[in-house]
Amino acid sequence: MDKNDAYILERQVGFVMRRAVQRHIAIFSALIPEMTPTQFAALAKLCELGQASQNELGRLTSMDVATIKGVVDRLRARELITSAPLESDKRRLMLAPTRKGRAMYRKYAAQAAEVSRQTLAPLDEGEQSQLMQLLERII
Amino acid sequence: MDKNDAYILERQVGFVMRRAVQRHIAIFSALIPEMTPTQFAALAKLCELGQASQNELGRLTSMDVATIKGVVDRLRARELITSAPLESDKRRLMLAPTRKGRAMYRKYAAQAAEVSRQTLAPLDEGEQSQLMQLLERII
DNA sequence: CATATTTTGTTTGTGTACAAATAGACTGTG
DNA sequence: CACAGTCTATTTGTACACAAACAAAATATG
Repeated sequence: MDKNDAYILERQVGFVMRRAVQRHIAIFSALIPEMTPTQFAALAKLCELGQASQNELGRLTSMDVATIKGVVDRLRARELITSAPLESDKRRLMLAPTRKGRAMYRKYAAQAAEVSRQTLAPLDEGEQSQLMQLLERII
Repeated sequence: MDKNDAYILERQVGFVMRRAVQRHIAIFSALIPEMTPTQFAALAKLCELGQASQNELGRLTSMDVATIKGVVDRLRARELITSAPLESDKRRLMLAPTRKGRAMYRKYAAQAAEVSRQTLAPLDEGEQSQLMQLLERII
């Protein structure tokens, strides 16, 4: 095997992305200790939509059914969202943010944007949008 | 709040990186169903080093102490690595790959490189190294 | 209308990931 | 030597993340 073909862990995308995500999560929990990035994502999307079924919210936040269930359970336990079966389709569990949930979202929306800024801070503006565009293309 | 200042989940680095990692993991488990990216990372690094303490391996693979313990436990349960307390420093747990572990690493090293290729496939070569460099700078 | 398929949600099991508390072993300094 | 501080590892608790199996409700198709 040629040297250039050697498997070097540190040069694999997966490894580098895992580390970048770790740093991002550390920044997030420093700025927003009250909830996790995942919980904030679900709450933010639900506030944006006004309401959504659990399944729908999962799809829109890229969480699978088991994951979104856990996240919703925790948000509901903290009274940030409510859930109720839909009359017209009894399979569906309609979710909506509570007043407290909306307040929480408003309280941290600016902080959440700041998390993104700090995560990207080592790059200049052009590099930042370059990175975002490249990442979006490998999704 | 101005429209341009609105918090748009889909445009946050954290969200985009989470999705990119999801896709990467899906590719990995399609090409290497026998183990997880994390397990492979630990095994690969241990094969590269020949031996290492559990703590050391954790640092080099960016896993915290609790995480590396779990990964090591599972690799050992599958007889891919061995562990033994070090004589000269009884706190340390020295790890080494087994013959089976080395064979597993050799078997999948090329596939693991292929995982990276497929993950980056939507980008041309220049874009690929650009992305890698940008990611490395936000670690 | 009846049945097949799809959609939505739950449950269980496995595997990261991190924080915090605990404990044992080593090192350095007084 | 003693003791403080550091290093290594374990344990516990919480939280994502996905696969697979299950159940119930809705929809499509013959």
